[in-house]
Amino acid sequence: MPEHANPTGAGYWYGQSPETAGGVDVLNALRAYRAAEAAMRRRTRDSMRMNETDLLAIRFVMQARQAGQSIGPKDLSRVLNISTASTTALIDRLQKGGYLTRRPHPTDRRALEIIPTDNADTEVRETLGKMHRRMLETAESLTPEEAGTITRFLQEMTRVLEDDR
Amino acid sequence: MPEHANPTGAGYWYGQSPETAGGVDVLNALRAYRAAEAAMRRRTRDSMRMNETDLLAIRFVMQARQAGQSIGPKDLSRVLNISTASTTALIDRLQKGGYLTRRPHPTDRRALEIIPTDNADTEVRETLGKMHRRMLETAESLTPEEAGTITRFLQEMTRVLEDDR
DNA sequence: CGCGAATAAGTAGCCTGGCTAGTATTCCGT
DNA sequence: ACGGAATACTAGCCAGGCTACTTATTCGCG
Repeated sequence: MPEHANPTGAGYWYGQSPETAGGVDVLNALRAYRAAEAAMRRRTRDSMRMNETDLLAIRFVMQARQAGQSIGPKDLSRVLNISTASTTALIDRLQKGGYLTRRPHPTDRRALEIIPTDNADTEVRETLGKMHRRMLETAESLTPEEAGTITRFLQEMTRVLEDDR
Repeated sequence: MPEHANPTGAGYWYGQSPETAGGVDVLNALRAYRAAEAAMRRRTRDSMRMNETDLLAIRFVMQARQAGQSIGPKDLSRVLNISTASTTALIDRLQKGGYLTRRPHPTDRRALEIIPTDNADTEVRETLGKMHRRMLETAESLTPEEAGTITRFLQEMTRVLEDDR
């Protein structure tokens, strides 16, 4: 989402990568990152013809699969925080779209296993793989001190966000 | 959204605020921040009985107001990237909720001005004010070098996200 | 054991917040 | 001064949530 209208007017009179910066610059950068991420998610959604929940779902299923865990609708329901009814509909959509298949749970005959198709795997990999790789490269290229600074800052911001619950 | 299932298994065997860290830690921190922010937005939405778009809208209107700009439905439509029809409905909701009022545009008789109510102002201020203040304090407490490091990192991540459009 | 409560998935029908198409009014450039 | 563009709105559609309920199966305990 846009989020223009620079609130303070404390603009960038320097180049792209200042050696030093103020608090306002940090918050601006954080906001820009947030906006870019939201936009990226939207593009991914659009390119895969999916909504946000579906995308989260397929990613979760794939991650679990890769970790050797088998999951079912109830897990999706819990993780995505949607009702079991909505989960049924979600799985219908993803199945119709060819992203995953239902199969009976091996021991519990009430339950299902949800498994991603190869198609889903390659599609997600193509869409997100390069970007993830580049993000990891960027993060790995930091010195340990820089990584520590950034990690601590983000943890502190997270704490602030979680604090006034 | 959750986003558990630690993908790499590269866990935190150290404390809350490591002096140094690796790239994976940075990405984990970034993801945690993202999740915390999403949760915060949801709480705000819930407490104000609003959906995401409505919240973005009221914030935009208030910011514009504070910057001395008058805005109308078409501006909201453009900024929020929704149709003018949806914008009409959105304004109806916000007006009914007592967050803003319509008034005729002073010169263009086709147009409206959207102005936030005092109520909206105080409510948003109460809900977000303290948190914003603490985020700014956190950011301001960084040394210029630290701020530079973080800003550059976030800019680089933003560039990566925007790059494969 | 054996039966009642709990759990998994699904169905039916509702509500919210988007959308497109079309309308009335007003503005503005030629 | 008039025809096309712009602004707000109405009407009606659709997607993706929800609750309430149903069916099948499993679990737990007396």
